[in-house]
Amino acid sequence: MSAPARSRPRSILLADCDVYYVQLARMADPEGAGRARLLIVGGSAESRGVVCSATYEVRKYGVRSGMPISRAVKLCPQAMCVPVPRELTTRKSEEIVEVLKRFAPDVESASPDEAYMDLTTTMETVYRGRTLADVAHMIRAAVERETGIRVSMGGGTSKLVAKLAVEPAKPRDGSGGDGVYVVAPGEEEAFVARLKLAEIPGIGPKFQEQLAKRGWFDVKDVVAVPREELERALGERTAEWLHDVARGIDDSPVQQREEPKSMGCEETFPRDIMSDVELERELLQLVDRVTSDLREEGYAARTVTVKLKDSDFTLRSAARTLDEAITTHHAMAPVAKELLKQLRRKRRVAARLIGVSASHLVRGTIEGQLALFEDERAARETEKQRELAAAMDSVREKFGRHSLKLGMLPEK
DNA sequence: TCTGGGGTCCTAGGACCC
DNA sequence: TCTGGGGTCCTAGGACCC
Repeated sequence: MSAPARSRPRSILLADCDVYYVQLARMADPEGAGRARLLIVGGSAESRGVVCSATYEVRKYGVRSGMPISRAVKLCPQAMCVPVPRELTTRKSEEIVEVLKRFAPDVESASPDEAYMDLTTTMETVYRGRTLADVAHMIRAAVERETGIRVSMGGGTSKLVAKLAVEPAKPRDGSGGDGVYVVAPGEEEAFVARLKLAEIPGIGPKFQEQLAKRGWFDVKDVVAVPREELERALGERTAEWLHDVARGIDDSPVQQREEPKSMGCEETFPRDIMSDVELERELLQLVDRVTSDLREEGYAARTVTVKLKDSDFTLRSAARTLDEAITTHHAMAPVAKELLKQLRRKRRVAARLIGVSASHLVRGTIEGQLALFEDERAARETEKQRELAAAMDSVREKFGRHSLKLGMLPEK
């Protein structure tokens, strides 16, 4: 089905930043976070947030990323807690990708702290005669020298193997990693066979549970299962995928992410909110942020989604797709308000989180659309509103994001 | 111990069109 | 008169990743 003509093995690297947010927090505040051996990044000790990253010293106390901060500080009360430096995150990630692009034509930024590179052709031309590990060391040194960020490099013939190779690459005390680990062509299956299923990307908690019910915990358990049995247990698609990854097979290409699919903002309140008025106020601030992000990145959106997380953690969402893509607060606000009302009509309990997201993104704004229905016309952006929004953007650019607040502006 | 915020991708059902 | 299937778009929910 898959597997086109057997082609030459690829040379893939994954550059993965070591405790990225710890490195960033230290960079942002060298005197404070920079000096704290015991450091937790994610939010203040009182916040309702979770640990985004923590130093290895803090991890010795049992602190893990994803853990509520409130719990983490109980495990390690001496630790310093700082928020994620968001702006620095984006800036540094872009800097890193720029360095990587000098070494490989194809760079795929998979997350702020990870990027894949396909060096297949480069290894046969520019780096002819050198090993992939050797080249990885060179790239790693360049990234640290030019951005100040330490990365580890996993390498292999696929993204899957490169990703799995990053773990042993990490230079942690006692692990023996020197920052680079490359799985040689032909060694993929043996390398993957040592792992637990939970270590495979894509096998999360729910899937693990499903597999454990059949007594499958390790990769080798699945390798031993006949394909037909996998299909009966998991369905065709999932079975094929699992069959392949358990043997270290992954054909997915390294692809530059061209365009984002959605842009959104969400907020967990310090305390749950019951009041519709308050919820709407929070909603409109998020709409303001999302629309200004859209304009900043040069996108317009056709679909607006509002989501609520109720106090009992039930997550609900409502969406509406418009005929015309929009970019302004003026156009998005009435749609978002209506969606919120819809959600509140269905279930009126205190809310813990509210979120707004824009999807169905198109580049720029669409001018001169076809005739619209009356109610669509009301939501339609006028040129004047776009100008106003652009004016707001430039004020914010000069004086900062919070220099203009909603309510300071006329609606029309 | 009380569970973030930014995303991507997948599924399933219904509407609608041909 | 009744039966049908495929394709696309939309919505809601959920798993997963870092």
